[in-house]
Order: sequence, then structure tokens, then C-alpha cells
Amino acid sequence: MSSGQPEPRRGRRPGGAGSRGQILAAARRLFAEHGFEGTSLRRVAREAHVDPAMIHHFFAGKDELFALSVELPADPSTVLAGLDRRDPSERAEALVRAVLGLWESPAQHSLLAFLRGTIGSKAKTAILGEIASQRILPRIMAGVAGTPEEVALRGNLVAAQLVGAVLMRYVIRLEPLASAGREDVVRLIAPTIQRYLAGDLPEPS
Amino acid sequence: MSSGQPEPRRGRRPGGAGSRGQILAAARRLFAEHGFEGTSLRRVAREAHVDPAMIHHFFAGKDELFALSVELPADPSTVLAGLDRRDPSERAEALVRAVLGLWESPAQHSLLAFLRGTIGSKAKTAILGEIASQRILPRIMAGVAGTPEEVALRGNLVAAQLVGAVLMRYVIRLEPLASAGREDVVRLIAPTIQRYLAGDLPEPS
DNA sequence: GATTTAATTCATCAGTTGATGAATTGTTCG
DNA sequence: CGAACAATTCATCAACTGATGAATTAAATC
Repeated sequence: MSSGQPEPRRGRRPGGAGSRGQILAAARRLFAEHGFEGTSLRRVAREAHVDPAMIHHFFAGKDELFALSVELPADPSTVLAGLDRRDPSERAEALVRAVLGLWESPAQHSLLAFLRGTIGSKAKTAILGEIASQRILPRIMAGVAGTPEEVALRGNLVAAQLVGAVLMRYVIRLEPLASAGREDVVRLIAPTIQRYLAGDLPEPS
Repeated sequence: MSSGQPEPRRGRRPGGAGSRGQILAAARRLFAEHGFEGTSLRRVAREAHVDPAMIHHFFAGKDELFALSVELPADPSTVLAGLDRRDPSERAEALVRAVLGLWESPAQHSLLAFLRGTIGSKAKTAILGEIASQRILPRIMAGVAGTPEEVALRGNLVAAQLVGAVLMRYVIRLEPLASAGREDVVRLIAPTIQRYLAGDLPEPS
């Protein structure tokens, strides 16, 4: 019995070892559960089975780790690809289906982390607003008729319904909505989105 | 020049002084801006012009302070009073108006703190779900026809649209929705809520 | 096989966190 | 007045935070 515990040897690990990936994965999971401030680098390191200093070896700091944990998931141009080629009058179903699909993909952890992290503080909420109105909504609203002001308002309403549904189904997990079939949800909320997108709206006073 | 700075004297302050109230007010504001973990007791104390130890004198700890900062705002029975006496077929407008009114009242800070604090972590999100499905939704859905399962689903959809709109208008502050008149917003989303509340929904597959 | 490069561990820093206990002083009540 | 009580301040704790620099070791390159 020379050594009960296989004490960790120093130096470079054999093989690729992928510590960087493990760190990112653990960071995504923890940021998703506890938000930005609620997640410590030491805990990320522990769950990634890695020395805390490795995080600073691969990433500049907590901010960069958060940014990179959260960056990949939502490439709007991929998720919403082809949407602008559909006529606005029948775009809602495809849109809802794409968003639900994304939230049921492996990207879910990252998306949750992003939502938790950004809604959690005022400064970060502003970032979310920028992303929504500059990178996501223009793609969704491409080709919709009306004055820019009106189209922007329609976009806000679409976002409200979409985000609200995602929040209830995937974040708060209200039943029975959380367990309903994806296509059922599409049928339930797509008509609303279709109306906001291109239907009749009351005139402002 | 015996004393340039009026150094704080010890002991009990003259008058009521209301330190407890100042602490609560500062806590509400800070929790609303930076969430639970992002807010330190020391900063609360500083902004309340109070010694950090006072917080522990009045409150058991950070958790209790958070709970009390956030408890008062939303007494569902007051906000939704009288709603269940309206027929479900014309309940939506009053509901939307009540919710928007609440979010434009002084309670806004507390509500923001509550949202930020609860969405920020998984454990606290569960609390939000409990409150929604046990204390708020039953009041909104009282007297709606249908099987319990169906009514619950309708409630989820109402909540989704309502929370989504609140998030866009008051938290993320998307324009032009954030600056639109309250009654305009009522007219825009009440029809959707009315449909979820008591309108035709597609059958589940 | 020698040199370079990258991955890993360790020890440690200064700052902050939530929390506690004692000391001090003003108010209130008998 | 004197005793009880509550508000306030101070000093301090152990734990944790993000971060840094140096030492060690394996792999990659030549």
C-alpha cells in the first residue's frame, strides 16, 4: 500500500484531455443554474475536475468565461435561416417551431445561462435589449409591411409572446405547458404571433 | 477648528429615524438593479446611510431582508380584486389594466427585484412557479369553463402573454412598446389574453 | 535527443462577503 | 430620578472571492 489516493501528478496531462471544453461545459451548467454572480470560478473548476488556475490559463477572467459560455448557442442567422423567404402571412408557425426547437436542443443550458445572467442585472439587461432589437427582430420582421414605427411595435409584441412562452415552458416550467407536445404549443401560440406579425391591430389613440 | 467632519456619534438616534425603512427601501432598489447575489449588505447599508450591523439588528440575515423587501408588493387579492366577479368573456381587459397599473405604481421596484432575484437562480425560480400557479392564476382563472387540465393550460398561456409583455415593457424596455400609452397596450394584448382565457383553442393531438 | 511550447499544480495575495459580540448612548417607563 | 430597553457604532471573524506568478511536467517540434 504505497499510495491509497492516486495523488494528482503535476505537469501536462496525457492526451488532449480537453480541460478547456470541460470548463466551458461546467460553466454553462452553473451559470444556467445560479446566474452570473451566483457562480464562483472555484466551483466551476471543481465541477470540471480542474485546478482553479486553469480557468485563468484558458480565459482572461470570469467575464470572458461567461461570454464564451454563452456565445455560441444563439446564432440567429442559423436558427432563423430561411424565415425571411416565407411570406409574412404564414411565417408564424415556422418561427415558433424554430424557437421551440432551439430550446429543446443541447443549446438549452447556454440559453438558460444567458437569460439568467442577463435578466439578473440592470446593466446586462441592456445587452439583451440590444441583441433582440438589432440582431434577432430584424430577421423576424423582414419584409413586413407598415411604417418602421409600426413594424417595430409588431416586433416587440412578437418578442413578448415568444419570450413569455419560453419563460413559462422552459424556465419556470409551469404545468401543463411544460409537458405539452411541441406541435401542440405551436398550434396554441402561432395564431397570436401571426396576428402580431401581420394581422389587424387597433390604431393607437 | 475643533472638528471639520461631524463624526457620527454613537448610541440611539434622536427621533424615530426610521432606519429600518431606509434599509428596506435601499434593499428594494438594489435587489431590483443587481439581483440577489449581486447585492451586498454593505452596499445596502451604505445607500441607506446606516451601519452594516444595523441590517443584522433588524433582520435575521440577507435572506430575510430579501424576503421582506419583496413581500409586500404583490398581494394578489388586492390587485386582482373584483376580477372574479366579471364574466370570463370580458375579463381580459380588466386583467391587463390591473397588471400594467401595478407595474406603473411605486411597487415597480419591488416587482423588479422579485423578478430579477427569482429568475436569477434555479432554486428561486421554483418559488416563482409556486406563487404563480397557487396564488395568482387561480384568481385569474376562477369560473372559467373546462376540465381542470384545460383550465390550467389556459392559465399558463395567459401567464405567458402577460409576463412576456411585462418583461418587454418594464424590464428590457423595448421601444416603442415601453413608451406606448397604457391603454394602447391594453388594446393590443387584451384580445390575445381573452382568447387564451375563454376563446377557441385547437385540440391537443 | 535537445528545445520549445503548452498544460497543470501550488502557494499566495488583497479584497469582499455575511455575520457576531460587545460597547455606547439615547429614549421610555415606572 | 433610576431602570429597562432599543438604536447605533466599532472591531473583528472565518470564509470565500477573483486573480497572479512561479514551479513542474508532458507533448510537440526540429
